[in-house]
Amino acid sequence: MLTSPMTDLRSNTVSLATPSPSGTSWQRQAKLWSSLKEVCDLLRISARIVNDDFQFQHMQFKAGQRIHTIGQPFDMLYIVNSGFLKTVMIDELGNEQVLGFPMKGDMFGIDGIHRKQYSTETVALTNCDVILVPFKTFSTLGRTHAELEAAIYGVMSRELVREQAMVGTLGSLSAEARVARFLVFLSERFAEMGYSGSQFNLRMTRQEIGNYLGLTLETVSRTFSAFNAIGMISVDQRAIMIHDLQSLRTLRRLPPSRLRNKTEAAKKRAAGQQMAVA
Amino acid sequence: MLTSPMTDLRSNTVSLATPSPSGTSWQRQAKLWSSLKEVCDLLRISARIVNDDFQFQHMQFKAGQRIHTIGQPFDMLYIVNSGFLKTVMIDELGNEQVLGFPMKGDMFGIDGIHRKQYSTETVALTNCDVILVPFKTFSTLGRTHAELEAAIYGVMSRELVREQAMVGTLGSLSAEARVARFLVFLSERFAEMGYSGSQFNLRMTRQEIGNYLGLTLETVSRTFSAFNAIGMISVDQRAIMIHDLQSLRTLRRLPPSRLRNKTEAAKKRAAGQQMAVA
DNA sequence: CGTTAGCTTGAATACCTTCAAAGTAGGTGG
DNA sequence: CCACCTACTTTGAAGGTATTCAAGCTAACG
Repeated sequence: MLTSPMTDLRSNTVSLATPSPSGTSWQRQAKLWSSLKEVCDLLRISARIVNDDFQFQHMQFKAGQRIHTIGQPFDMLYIVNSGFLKTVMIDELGNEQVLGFPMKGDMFGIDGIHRKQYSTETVALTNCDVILVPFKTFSTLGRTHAELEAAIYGVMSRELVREQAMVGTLGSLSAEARVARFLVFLSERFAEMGYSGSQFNLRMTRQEIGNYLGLTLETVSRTFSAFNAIGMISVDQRAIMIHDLQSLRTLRRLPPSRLRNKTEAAKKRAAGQQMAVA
Repeated sequence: MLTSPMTDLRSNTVSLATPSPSGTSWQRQAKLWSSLKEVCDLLRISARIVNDDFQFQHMQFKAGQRIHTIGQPFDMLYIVNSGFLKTVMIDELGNEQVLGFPMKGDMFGIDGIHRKQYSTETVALTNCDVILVPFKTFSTLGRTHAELEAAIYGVMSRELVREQAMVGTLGSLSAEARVARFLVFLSERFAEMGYSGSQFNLRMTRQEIGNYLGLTLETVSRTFSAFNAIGMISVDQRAIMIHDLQSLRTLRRLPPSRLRNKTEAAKKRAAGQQMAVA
C-alpha cells in the first residue's frame, strides 16, 4: 500500500536525474523562448500585455550546475519554469547558508540588484528549465507597461515578505514546528504546481533542509521519524506521504516521547488518519 | 496647514495634532517638507535629479506611536529622517516577532506592496521624524528619472539582502555571536549617522533585542554581562561602550565561563578530570 | 560488486531557556 | 520632595531541547 505510489514518485525523479549521454531528449524538446505574457502567467501576475512581442530566452541546467555565483556581475533575473534549485549564501568562514528552494514560478537573483553583483548563488538540485530576464530589459518594459512595473515591485516585495516570515520561523519555533512548516510549505507548492500535495519526493538532502531551517541534519531526520511514528506522515528516504496536513500546520511542539510511544490515544489517532487517507 | 494633510492620511495620526503642552519644541522646529534630492541623499542614492521640484511631507511621531499597522491598506513608503523604530510581525498566536530597527536613512513599509496591505507594523521607539513617500508618486517619478528608478529597485534589493543576512545569522550563529554582531551593527550605524560608534545608548529593551535575535531577554542580558566581564564592552543598563570592536566582529563563541573566571581552579579541575579519566 | 553519499539512530553533553527573585530607573501622585 | 508603582534589568538554579560524535544502514552509480 505504501510502496507503489512512492516508487511511482521516485521513478519520476530518476528519469529526471539521469539523462544518459544519448538521452538528451529533455533538452532538445525544451522550449527556448517565452513571450512576456507567458512570463507574467508563470509569475502569477495579472498584467494585460498589449505589445506581446518581446521574447525571453530559456536555458537548461543539469542537476548540480550553478545558475549564478556569488560576486558575479548582476545583469539577469531568473524565473524557474521547471525543476528545483537551492539558493545559498556563503559566510566569511566558507559556511553555506541555504536561503531558499526556488521552484516553478519563483524569481531569483533579485539580491544582485543592490550591489550590482549577486550576493548569493543558485544551484540546480534537479535538471531545470530557467527563463532568463535581462534586468535592464525588464525595467524598461515596466516603464511602458504600468501593470508589469507594479508586478515587478510586487514580486520583490513578496520575496521580502517571504524572507521575513523565515526570520519569524527561525526566531521563534521549535525544531518540530520548523520541520512541520517546511512540509506544509512543500505540500502547498506541489499542489499549486498541479502535483499531489500529499505525496511527493524531496529534492534536497537532510543537510540542506537542516541548514535552511537552522537545524542539524540529524535533528531533521529524527523529526521526520517522530512524525512518522505518530502517523502524521510516512517517510522513506526522500519519499514523503502526508497524512495529517492540518496537524502539521498547527503543530507547535510534540508531546515528550515517553508519552508518545505507548498511549492508546496516539495509536487510535494514527489508525484513524490512515483510514481517512485510504 | 499641518492638520489637514495628516488627518487625511491616517486616523491614528490625529493625536499628533494635539501634542502635549510641555514637550512641543521638537515638533515646532521640525522640518515639514523635503525635496526629492534630499530624500535621495538620505537614502544614500546618487541620483542626479534635474527637476527637483517635488516635495515630500514629513510627519512626527512620539515614542510608542504606530506609523502603520498590520492589515492597513498600503499606499505609503516611509523613510526615517531621525529617531528609532521597530518593525514587527505578529504570528497567528499573537506573538510578536521583531524584524528590524529602522533608523536614519532606512526605508520601511516595503512589505506592503505585495498584498496591497502592510504585513508588518512599525512603532516609534523614540520620538521620530519620518518622511512620507506615496508609493504611486514614487514609482511615477521613477519612470521619468531612470536613476531614481534604479535606486528604488536598489533599496528594495538591499532590504532583501539584509533580511537574508539575518536568516543566516539566526540559522547558524551562537547566542554570543548574535549579540556581538548586533552590537557591531549598531556601532556602524551610529558611526554612519555621525554619532560615536564606540559609545551609545540602546533604544530598545533586552526583550526586543532578544526577540530580534531569536533569544530570550535573559540570554541577551547574560551575554552583555559576559562581554562586560572580559572587557570587550562596558554595559550599564542602556548605556554601551565598545572597547574591542574587532573581537566583537570575529567572535564565534566565548570560552566556557569556568575557564574564564578562575584560571588556577580551572587548571586544577581539568587536571583532576584527566586523572579521573586516566 | 565495491564505493560513496546520504540517511537513521543512540548516547552524552552543551547551550539556551524557563522559572524565580532581587535590584534599578523613571514617572506619577500624594 | 519622597514614596510608590511599573517596566526593565540582572543573576542564579534547574531543566529541556538540539547538537555533537559515533556507528551502522540504504540506495545509487560506476
